[in-house]
Amino acid sequence: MTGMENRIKELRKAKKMSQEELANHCRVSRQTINAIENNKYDPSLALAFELAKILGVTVDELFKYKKGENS
Amino acid sequence: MTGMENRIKELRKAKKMSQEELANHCRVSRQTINAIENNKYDPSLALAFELAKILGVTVDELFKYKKGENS
DNA sequence: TAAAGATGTAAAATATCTTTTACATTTCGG
DNA sequence: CCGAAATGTAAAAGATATTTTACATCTTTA
Repeated sequence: MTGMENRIKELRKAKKMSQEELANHCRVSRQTINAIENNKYDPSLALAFELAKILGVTVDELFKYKKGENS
Repeated sequence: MTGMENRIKELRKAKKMSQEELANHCRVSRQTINAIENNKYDPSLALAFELAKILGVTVDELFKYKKGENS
């Protein structure tokens, strides 16, 4: 749907964080986190790096790019 | 300026590619490559992954996130 | 089971990224 | 040096990401 898969929800839960806590950590809205977790759209590159840092993984580990484009 | 440093120009030249060739490879305009190389703005996450793949590195190797925000 | 907390969703406004067109300047091979 | 290729830049339009407000639906847990 966005050409990207991510492990944010999984890693966030492993850290027992709510969407709101994660949002506050990276200074975006809770809706932004929710939208990204549910693949409504991809984060900006800067936000991807913030998320990866907070969740303790690399950007490449956090996101998997699905080539071939979407529908 | 964008909160991000990148090694695109360096790696592109190492592969003896022009901005236009790289642009064609990832199906964006030459101006987009030029703007990103010169830090006018950051690429989308999807484009960051495309660029990394074409240049043979990971996203984390291609971009360095400079925390602390901008000006 | 009632209240609180967490999550999903939506519309409108704003910000950011990308394209297109167009032209100017720099770099490089003949 | 001359021409061609590569690069820098800019403005307007279009696409995508993010915020704000607001409300509905789970899911805890007391």
